[in-house]
Amino acid sequence: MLRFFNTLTRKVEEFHPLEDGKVKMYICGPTVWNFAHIGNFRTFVFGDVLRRYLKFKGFEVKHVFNLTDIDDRIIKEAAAKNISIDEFTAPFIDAFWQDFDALGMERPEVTPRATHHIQEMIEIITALLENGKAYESEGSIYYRITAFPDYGKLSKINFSGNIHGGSERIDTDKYDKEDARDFALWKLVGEDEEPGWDAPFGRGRPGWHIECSAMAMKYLGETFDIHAGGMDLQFPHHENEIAQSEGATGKQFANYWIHSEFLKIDDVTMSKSKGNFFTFRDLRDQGYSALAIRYLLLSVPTRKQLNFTFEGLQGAEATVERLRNFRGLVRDAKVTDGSDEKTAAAIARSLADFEAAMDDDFNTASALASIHDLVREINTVISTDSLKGDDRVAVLDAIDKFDSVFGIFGSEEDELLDADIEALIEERQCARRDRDFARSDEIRDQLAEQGIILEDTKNGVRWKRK
RNA sequence: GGCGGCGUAGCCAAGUGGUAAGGCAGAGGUCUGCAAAACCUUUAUUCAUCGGUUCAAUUCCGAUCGCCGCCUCCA
Repeated sequence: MLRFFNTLTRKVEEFHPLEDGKVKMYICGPTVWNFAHIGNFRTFVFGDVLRRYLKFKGFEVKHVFNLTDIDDRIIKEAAAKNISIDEFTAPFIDAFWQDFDALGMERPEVTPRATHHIQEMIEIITALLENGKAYESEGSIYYRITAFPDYGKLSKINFSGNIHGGSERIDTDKYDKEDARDFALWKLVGEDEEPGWDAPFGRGRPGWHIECSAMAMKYLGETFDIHAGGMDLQFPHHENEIAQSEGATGKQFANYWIHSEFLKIDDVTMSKSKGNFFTFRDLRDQGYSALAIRYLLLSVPTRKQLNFTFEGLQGAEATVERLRNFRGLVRDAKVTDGSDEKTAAAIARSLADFEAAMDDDFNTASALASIHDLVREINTVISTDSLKGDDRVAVLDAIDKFDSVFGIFGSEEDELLDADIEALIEERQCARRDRDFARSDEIRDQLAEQGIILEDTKNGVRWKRK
């Protein structure tokens, strides 16, 4: 069984998808120009792990991922360059998918653009105007929060307690809203202002929140299974999505909400002003591998803040290398026929522990521990040359299962070495046999320069690519 | 001021009313021509602090200290 927190209730629940075996999930991505923030990538890596794990459990997944392509900056900069929004956002989006792929994430089924779904947004706003949950003020359309008593149920915002801190600032709001909490669904723009879209209620631009309601419901239906995103989106964005969607349809919007906590850097907030703001590419430029970054980001359960340190990233680098070596050692191990009872039991236990940890609200830290347990136990068996053939098959199968969810073992390296390199390795073996260690080390260094690492074992020489 | 989260070894951290998973780093050892990889041993009498409840608390309750997020605009 799959259990996880439903943040609407704060209780552990048994997960059940809406339809048999089909899970519908929606993730809010960032604005296109802001994706690079490494904290955002944590949200997406977890989205990827969630999606892969649902598949692991035998569910079919439909995943909709939104990269927001309209905000003040995009509008301003596109206008300054006199190009369309699509033209302006294209390079950002291309770069995003490059990083997305580099991190080993599976592409979502649907990746809609807000600016291509204006009509769907207009339809929801129209419905809200018709049923009294929206109103016009100075040409713009606002959501009437007093008409939605459930407002605040997701984020547990208690507005009565915000009298001092919140409302002073809200009072200075220049807009003529009925209630300080009301938010814009549609913002009026002039006839000559670009971009702008015509709607029955006037030419304008959509408010921030409406795009996710429109696209989620278009592709997943009025009620769907999982809605995820960064913790910063819980309020007001997701709260407002609920108000808009449920206000329009009268049906529950998302059944489960998952919010990823952000990172801390050396125990303090990450920010540009503190000079500790990192993007994925910054880290890659410093020589860290995508695999290690992925490992680090998913090594702490998504509901907890992860304290990012470079010591931790270096540790992840070493860990990922150990996992990669492990797969190679298992594959190359000398085996005898049959299966060992103790080894088979260890493999079964590891798989069971892994699944139990993931079932329990996606406890990735605990799930990783079950993988490390297996690595250590099997390495011990291999170090005494006592691995059995059937167990080797079972271990490789277990690795594939783990990796179908986490994607941290690295790619398979079945490629052949070219003849020159094979000849050099052979020459080195001869040199070693003749105890010509100077020549032997020379060849090893030479291969290392070409990215080939050699390891001498009692069963012969192993190689791997750097 | 309001709401919420967190504080576990040098670092990253899981976890539970019954006495501390896992990874990295460190130390010693095995193996090796050397290296690498791997293995073995070792590293918290203790879970921010102080009280309380309990036969028993790191785990529950309260207080204190510290850190993080949201409560305003933009997305």
